[in-house]
Amino acid sequence: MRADALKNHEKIVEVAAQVFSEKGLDAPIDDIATRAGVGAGTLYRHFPTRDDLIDAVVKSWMNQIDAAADQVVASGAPARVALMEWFETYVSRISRNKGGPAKITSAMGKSESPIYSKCETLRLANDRVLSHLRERGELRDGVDSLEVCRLIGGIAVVADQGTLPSDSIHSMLTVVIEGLVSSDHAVGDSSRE
Amino acid sequence: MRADALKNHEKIVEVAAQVFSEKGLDAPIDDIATRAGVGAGTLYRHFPTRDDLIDAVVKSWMNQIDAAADQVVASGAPARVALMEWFETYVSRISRNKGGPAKITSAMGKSESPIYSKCETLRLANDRVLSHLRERGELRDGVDSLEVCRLIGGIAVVADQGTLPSDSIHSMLTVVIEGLVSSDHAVGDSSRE
DNA sequence: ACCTGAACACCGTTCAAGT
DNA sequence: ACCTGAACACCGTTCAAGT
Repeated sequence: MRADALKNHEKIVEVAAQVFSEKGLDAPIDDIATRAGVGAGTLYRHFPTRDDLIDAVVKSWMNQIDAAADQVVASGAPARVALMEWFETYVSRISRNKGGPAKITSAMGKSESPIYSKCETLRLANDRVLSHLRERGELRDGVDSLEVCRLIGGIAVVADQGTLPSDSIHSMLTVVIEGLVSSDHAVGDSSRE
Repeated sequence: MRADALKNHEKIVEVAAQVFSEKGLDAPIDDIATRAGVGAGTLYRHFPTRDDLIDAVVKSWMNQIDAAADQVVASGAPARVALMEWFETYVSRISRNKGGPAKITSAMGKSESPIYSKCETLRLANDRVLSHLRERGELRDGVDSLEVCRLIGGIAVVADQGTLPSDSIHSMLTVVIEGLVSSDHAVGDSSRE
């Protein structure tokens, strides 16, 4: 790749990250091209579809996701606490840009999507958390990791369109978590309070 | 209202229902105008925003929603069965047109939306089902009707974008339902099998 | 080999001119 | 009073012409 092409490529990704965070993932492509100082054709050469560009921008978040999942597993926290922490991280990461939850969740499990590998990273991180809890017998049987991603993604999508009361996400996550933990642990141990 | 205006109004709604079901709620407005045999300006006069048009089209579904909720309540079925039946109806109704789940769920609780009254109908129907189960002590405390609508709406949104395996919705609903039923009833009564 | 930007297409929305 | 449809705006995408 020629030096100017490489420079353009990097500049476009840098500017796209900025524009996406200001205007959301549906921001006009031309805004990005203009602010990156390149012609529209150049942007399309480097990133034929919007998803290719999103894929490049999203790349840097994924280490954080992995770290968060591993940390939750390492903490050894009980299922409810661990899941709430993990799911809140999950929601906040994919909601970093407006339109993110819808984009990411709709690409989940679609191997032909340009952002598929990022979705896989998410799904695998989620799988690690769930598997860990399942081994300890804290999870209901028949819980599928991909479905949990979609469920949490659905909550993030709803939260992303319009402003919800801030504790609303927490309440919805609570319902899902109660639905995930195994019934042996579900009955409130009143020794808590 | 003049006779020709009334006729146009009705024709537009009729054609819109057809076009929406073919191409989804994001179908080009002009397709509707053309097929209704009116100019674009006429359509905008009758329905200043897309949501006004959607509101008119959606109107006829709502009796079905009410009927379904009442029937579930009247059946006296146990919580899991009642909720699954109700939620499946809920999802299928709002998913009747592509883009429906997102439109409806994002308008939920926003009183300034042109389709607000339809969302209220949905929420109130949901509330009737939940209240009935709560009275019988089958529901966990602190469950808010609006949040449940958003949760189920989130599932419908995810299902609406891209084709999921057909039993995937059912699995996700199961998780939510397990999270909603009160723990007194949550422990598997093994007398079942 | 890569870049530019004018050109085209598509669609939402308005408004002057008609009846 | 209501309708028409040309006109404008906006944005995605392509491609002939440049370097």
